[in-house]
Amino acid sequence: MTALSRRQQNKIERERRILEAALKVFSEMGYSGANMDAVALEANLSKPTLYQYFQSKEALFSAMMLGERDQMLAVFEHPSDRGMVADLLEFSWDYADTVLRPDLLSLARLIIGEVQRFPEIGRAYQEVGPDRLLRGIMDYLQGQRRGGRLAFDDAELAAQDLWGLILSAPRTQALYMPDHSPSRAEIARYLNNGLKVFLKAYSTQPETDLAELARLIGAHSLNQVQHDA
Amino acid sequence: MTALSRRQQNKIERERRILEAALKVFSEMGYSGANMDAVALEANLSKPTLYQYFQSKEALFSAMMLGERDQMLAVFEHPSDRGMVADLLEFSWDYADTVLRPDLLSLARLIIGEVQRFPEIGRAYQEVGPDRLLRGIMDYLQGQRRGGRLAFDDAELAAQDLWGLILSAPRTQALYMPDHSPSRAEIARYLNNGLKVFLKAYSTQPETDLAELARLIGAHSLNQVQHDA
DNA sequence: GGATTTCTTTACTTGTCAGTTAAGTTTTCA
DNA sequence: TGAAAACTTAACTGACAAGTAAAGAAATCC
Repeated sequence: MTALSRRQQNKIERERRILEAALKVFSEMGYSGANMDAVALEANLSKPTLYQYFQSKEALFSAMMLGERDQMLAVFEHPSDRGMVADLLEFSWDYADTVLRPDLLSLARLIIGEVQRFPEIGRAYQEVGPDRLLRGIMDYLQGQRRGGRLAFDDAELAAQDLWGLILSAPRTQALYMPDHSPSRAEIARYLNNGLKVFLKAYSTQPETDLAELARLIGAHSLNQVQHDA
Repeated sequence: MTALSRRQQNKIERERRILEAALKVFSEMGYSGANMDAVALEANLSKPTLYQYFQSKEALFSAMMLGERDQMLAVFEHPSDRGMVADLLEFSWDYADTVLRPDLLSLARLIIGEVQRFPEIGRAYQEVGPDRLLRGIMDYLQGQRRGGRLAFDDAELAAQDLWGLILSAPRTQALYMPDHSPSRAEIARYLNNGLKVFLKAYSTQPETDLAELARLIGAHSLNQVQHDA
């Protein structure tokens, strides 16, 4: 079963640990603020060993960033078919839970802060982060349009509207205030309101869908209370 | 008239130049990446002189950031009364032109990138940037609600929706991709669509207002063509 | 115009950090 | 078990950057 020798396994495991450490250190300190000793310490190995795995600070940074990017590709397989409103509510929460995760927020801050010195990285993340996410939303919305439940001309704009309505506010706030991340209740407030506005503007049966949304929100918050109790 | 001596004038002028230089250098390089020699060079003075004005790199950074923040307080006195739709369109463009200005985007990137090491600054900007902007929008929207032209329960959410609809997409993109800033046409696409959705969801006379919006957009784009020609 | 303040130049100290070297220790594999 | 590979320790180099010191040059004020 183990096609890999112990040595190769160690190598892989060490590289993983280095990249993990690099993410942590770079996220906290920024590229210039971070130092390789801190990365080595965090990864529990010595600096010379670190340099056997990556030839330079910049190489480590790039490898780490591209690795993280590739991990993002895996996220967001879309569920569906419990009805449009339920679907929208469900993946609104999925998006919120991902996009507001502290580690991903740190990474986003790092990218934004370094993008002027590493423009490729900005582009790379635009592609797999926002663009990919948008593509997913678009696909879903277009499906609903074909089914006659939504009406719009431009799917890209509709998807961006949905995103902007549900997550722009809490995410912007979270980016600027790392210590004060929004509570579940605050997120719920944004999501519920955002979906309401979206359905009002885009649904072919706004009344029905808004009622359904209200019902689901009620159920969900009951759920929450039960959970919390 | 000159209550200030030449010396005092020079001092003030120099300080202004230092802060300006600091903004440029820190924006481009980040806090850790920037160095004081570069600031001195950019401000056309020597490093010892620089240190007579600010005791340390960190002091300079803070002073610069807080100074920039105070300048933002001046922006955004709200015009109005050419009709709600015209008003909304006008200050959408005002917001866009401000928020997408390259220097302010650089500053935003700097804040976001350094917020984990300077949390006070994140909070300070949240207050005068997003929060103040939001307050302005809220005031306007509440006025229109009193006048019976808009309907909503929560003014804060309504204001955030407007913001999210018109500017979240181009701004996020601009943050991630400094070299590829959106064209006027792209901005127009976001603004026009965003306002359309906003009016659909919040106007008490959606049809009338949407027609008015369409009319204004047509007029505006004609204007643009004339301007460009 | 001469004294005073302020700025400049140049050079320095001190600390930090990327990246390296060399000698010794541990792990792995055969 | 013994040789080879990989890792560790510890010290080092070279560069760069924060901050300072001292002596001279220039602007400013009276």
